[in-house]
Amino acid sequence: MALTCATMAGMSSGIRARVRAQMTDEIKTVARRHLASDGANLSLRAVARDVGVVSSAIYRYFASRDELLTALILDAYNSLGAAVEAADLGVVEAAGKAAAAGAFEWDALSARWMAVCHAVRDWALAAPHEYALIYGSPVPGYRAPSDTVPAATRAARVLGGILQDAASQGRFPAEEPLTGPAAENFAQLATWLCPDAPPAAVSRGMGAWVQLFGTVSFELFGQLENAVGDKEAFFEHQMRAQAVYIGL
Amino acid sequence: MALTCATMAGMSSGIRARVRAQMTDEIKTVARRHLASDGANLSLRAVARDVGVVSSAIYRYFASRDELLTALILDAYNSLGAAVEAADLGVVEAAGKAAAAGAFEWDALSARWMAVCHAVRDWALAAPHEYALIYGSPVPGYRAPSDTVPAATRAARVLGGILQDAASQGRFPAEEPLTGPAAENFAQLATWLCPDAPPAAVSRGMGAWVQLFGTVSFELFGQLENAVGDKEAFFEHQMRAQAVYIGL
DNA sequence: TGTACATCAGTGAACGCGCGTTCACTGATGTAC
DNA sequence: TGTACATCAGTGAACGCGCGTTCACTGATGTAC
Repeated sequence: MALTCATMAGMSSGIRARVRAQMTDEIKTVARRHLASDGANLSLRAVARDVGVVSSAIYRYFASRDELLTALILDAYNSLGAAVEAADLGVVEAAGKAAAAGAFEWDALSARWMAVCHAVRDWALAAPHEYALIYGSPVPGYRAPSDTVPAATRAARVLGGILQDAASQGRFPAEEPLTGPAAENFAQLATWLCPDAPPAAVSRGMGAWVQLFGTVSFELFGQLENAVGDKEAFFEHQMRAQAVYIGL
Repeated sequence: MALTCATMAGMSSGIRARVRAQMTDEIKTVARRHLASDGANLSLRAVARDVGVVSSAIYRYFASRDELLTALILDAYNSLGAAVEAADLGVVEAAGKAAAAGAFEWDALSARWMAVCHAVRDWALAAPHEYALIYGSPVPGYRAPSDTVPAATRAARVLGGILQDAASQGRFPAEEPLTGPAAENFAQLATWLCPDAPPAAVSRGMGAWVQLFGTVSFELFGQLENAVGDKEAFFEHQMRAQAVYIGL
């Protein structure tokens, strides 16, 4: 009986919760649209207006403007993370099928890297203002709560997986040991992301990672405007070079 | 007489102009301070308040908020450009003196690259909000006028100079020719920045350039927060690797 | 050198607007017996 | 199944604030004869 009650309560509050979740989603969708015009200092009132609701009604869903912003940031990180994971997994599965079908082996590792690169860029081009929200200048006066960290690292963990697989396939043989104050840091990162990869490979991986996001940021933020014509080709070329640099 | 008159007029309007320039500078200085708290949507009224002047007085010096912003952006590009040029020149001169004194030759090219890297990072750490203004997310609703282009490219032209000198010292012998749609772009850039460097070297130079600014942005915008402890050491290590990658 | 005049920096009030957040409220919808 | 009750989404007014820009003005400072 107690169980039934709980279940019933769960179900009915589930109905309410679904409506609530829909409204929450609509607010976030509209807010995302407003990122384009207002950047990170979007206006709650303008969002409410577009949702078709009085401004104070938003406070039923988000305790403050900052909380809405946090939700958008979390969503952005997760959306990018999911896109990157899917791209990587796609190549892994395709490679598996090809191998099962007896096709000659192809270089899945650098294909995975390239897929990740294009996933990041495609996502950023499709949602430039969300990209700016998470990889652009910090919002003045806003400090992201620490629970954004897992979402923020999703994409990077995919690169970790690629490096780990590369290591276990023997791609980094006899790597010269790193020296200097940064070495320990790379070793630490390796234990988190790719335990079998040598610190030197992690160092190169991070360099490539930085270059990936640097290239996307340069493109999106207008820094390539008078220097690069075909940005897609430029990106492709640079990321291919990074695959070689990493040693994939 | 006509000459004297013109000279006098020039001198007297020079006096007024100097006072005017001082006030213009003070407004910009205060506005730069406000970038820290308000980001790119700084408030004219707040700036006026801090300058100790009524808000409408600002319009004697800048026709609008956007014009003030443009001035800050121009100053930032020029300030960074000057810092980078000075750092490069410092190494060039030191190398010249060392050679004249009969000291054994050292690798001025990679020293110049490292000096440029550190100049960029030091400048950015000293003026993080100005860095964000020019390399962060674009200000919503603001479009930089085209006369910022020369200032914006000052720093990059220093790298061009290093690549050019490297080329003329024979650092890029028998470079394999580039293929693909991006190749022509690199050749074009070479004619502008370093006519004797092969496109492949320009490609690597741009990769390093992107990584330089990507690393600084990651550090300043908080992306390294949970991954890198000693950011100075990380930067140094990565930029050294880029020197090798470029072929300096 | 002295005087009439033009220049122009800075004032203060006003226009018309938008903002985040609070609060007491209404009324519909689900809940419990 | 029917009824009394609790929940809670959404309202509308208000608070206190800040903003960019305009305009007619005052008064000091340089200019020209």
